[in-house]
Amino acid sequence: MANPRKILVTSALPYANGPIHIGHLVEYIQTDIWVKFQKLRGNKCIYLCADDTHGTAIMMSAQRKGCSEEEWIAAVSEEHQRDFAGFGIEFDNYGSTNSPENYELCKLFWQSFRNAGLVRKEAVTQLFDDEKGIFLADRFVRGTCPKCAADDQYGDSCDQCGATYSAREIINPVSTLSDTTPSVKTADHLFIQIEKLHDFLDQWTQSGEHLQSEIANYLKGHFLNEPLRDWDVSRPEPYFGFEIPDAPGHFWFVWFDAPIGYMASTKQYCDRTGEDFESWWKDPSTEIYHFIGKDITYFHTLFWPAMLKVAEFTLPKKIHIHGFLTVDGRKMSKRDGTFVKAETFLKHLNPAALRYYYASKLNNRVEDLDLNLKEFTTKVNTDLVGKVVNLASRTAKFVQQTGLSPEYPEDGGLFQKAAEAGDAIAAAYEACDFNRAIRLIIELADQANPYVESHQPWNLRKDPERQQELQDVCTVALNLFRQIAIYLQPVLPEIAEKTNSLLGDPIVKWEQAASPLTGTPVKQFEHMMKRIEEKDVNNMIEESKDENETVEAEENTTQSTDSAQPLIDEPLADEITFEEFAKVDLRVARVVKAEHVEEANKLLKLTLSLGGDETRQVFAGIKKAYNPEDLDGRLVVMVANLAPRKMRFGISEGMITAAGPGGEEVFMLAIDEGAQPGQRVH
RNA sequence: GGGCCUGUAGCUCAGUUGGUUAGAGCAGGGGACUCAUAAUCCCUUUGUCGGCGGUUCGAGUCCGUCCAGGCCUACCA
Repeated sequence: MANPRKILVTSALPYANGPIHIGHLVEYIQTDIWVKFQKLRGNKCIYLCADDTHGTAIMMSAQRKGCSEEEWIAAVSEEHQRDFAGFGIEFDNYGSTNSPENYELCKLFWQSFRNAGLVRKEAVTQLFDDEKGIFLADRFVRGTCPKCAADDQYGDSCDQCGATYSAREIINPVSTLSDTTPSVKTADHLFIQIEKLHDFLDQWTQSGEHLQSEIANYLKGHFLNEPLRDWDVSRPEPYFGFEIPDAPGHFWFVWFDAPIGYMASTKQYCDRTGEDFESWWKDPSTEIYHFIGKDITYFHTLFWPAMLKVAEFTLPKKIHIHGFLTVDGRKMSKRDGTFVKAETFLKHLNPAALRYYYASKLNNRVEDLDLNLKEFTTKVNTDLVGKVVNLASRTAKFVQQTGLSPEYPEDGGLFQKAAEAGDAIAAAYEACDFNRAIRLIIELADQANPYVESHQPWNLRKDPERQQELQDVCTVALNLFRQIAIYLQPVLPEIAEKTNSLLGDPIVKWEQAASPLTGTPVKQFEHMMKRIEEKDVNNMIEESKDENETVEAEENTTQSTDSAQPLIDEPLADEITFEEFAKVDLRVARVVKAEHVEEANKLLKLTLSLGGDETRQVFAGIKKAYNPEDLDGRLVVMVANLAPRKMRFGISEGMITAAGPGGEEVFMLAIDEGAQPGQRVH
């Protein structure tokens, strides 16, 4: 390789608040494969990561556990690193955002912002948990939506009506940390006036070089089409994080110091290896790549480039964004047992299988990746065990005595063809189109197996006259196998390692796939990979279900068999008097007409009869849970004296009563046989 | 409503800058082999390439439009 590139790669920093699961692993496996590929190509490439350790959630976890934050994050970090190592993910440095290196770099960034005159102070009024003594981020507040009166909504937005608001507007707010009613308090916050970098961000995000096109379009349409709001980067004490040196009592918000953690981890790497930090972050010829998930897009595509720009560091060459993991077409779910922890996976299955499966599915787009468990099993067994490893296992023992032929035999151009495929495979890896790379590689195995088949080494073996031929056939097969092992090394380093043990020639360079191995001994063949058994997959899912039940049981303080979750999600409301209750006029009503509303996602239009000629038109958010035809004639319980409300599709004259979180899980109140429309519910 | 993406065989997908009769893997059916982890190899069925319209000598590929699905965003109890 003429000019090795210098490449710095990161994955998002996992939050130090929970275990690594198979959803996280999409990103770390994707990044690790890309890094291993770059290293195999002979580039100077380092892979950095760290635990993201600051913020309120960490404080709460430590408190619940009864230990200090430092103890908590140390334990989590150890677990994270153990899990990553279990999947063959190799970092050149794994740090922590709670490190002295990170603090120093934060100060440096901060000073740059100060010098550039971008910091502004403003008083912010927030809810405050008196019992815990802390300000409450929106998601730690629940209460009644000020727009639609839905109960038990988060402090920033309503699940039911989608309205967004500040936690201060929410009705009957409750702190989820202490279940107490928060008070209102004002504190100064520090903001970065990111709008002053608008032109730069326009140009950087839209250049077509750094972001996938769909991401560039998204930013253009949602953020860059209007002035950027100032970014609130401080939190008043108490807050687990770094105190801002020139603003005592104020701490940097976790999202300020988290990406800087990439650099702090680099710093640790450099201190350990004696390399020059600036050659990684200040040298424009160094390529910086960030791999992240779509959930943290704007922190990395707006704030982070802005920070680097102001502090005069090298901007990322590419921010590579991937989608989420689904299992069997659905979101990972604790109840279904598809929320599989890395640790649990390793108890039942080979990590190489997951690396291979993810690789075979990953492409360059911001698409969700589906782990189909049936396909997972057949793909790994058919491709890897049946086709790839089989090449070695069916031929190696015939040349155990003789080793490989001294000269590479005639093979009909198979080796040459596979060597030439190297460029296309490399291009696919480089572009993060691993799906394509795998397809190209498996094609090679599909060509190699018929070769063995047609040359029948098992028959040659019986004929003393044809021993040379036998050696030649196996030499070809093992070389074709080795090419595949080299191409797959970024995905399956263990297979490459075992190939090395078998053939005695370590795989260290991509170019090795271009020249055959000859005249070397062949060791006894040992299994390289076990088939996946369906029962192992099932056991893993079952154990994940059990884990979840255990967790629920721990959280469940009552003896009842019903989950305590609903009450946790929505604590009991304040006591009211009978008179207050009596204000709500609940009536039995009959659905006389139920119809779809064009263009409404959640609403059905109901005409309710209260008996006689009294009818009410009500829009109810139950479209996803009920078919209109199933409702006709049914008795429901409605709030009959609710003030009419104008909605986009007409006036709603009341509400029907139902329980459940919304969406498909809405359960209407039914009333026993005999009730008459118009009767009041007491 | 707005933005983005997707729609090709039962399933997962490939189809390069438009160019002959549209492909692969898996699954299904038939056969062969027995070296190999019940692995492998050969043969084989299936497609209005989401619909319609257009550009072109020629469209799975380009343009328009509609339909369906997904993600995001907004509105809506």
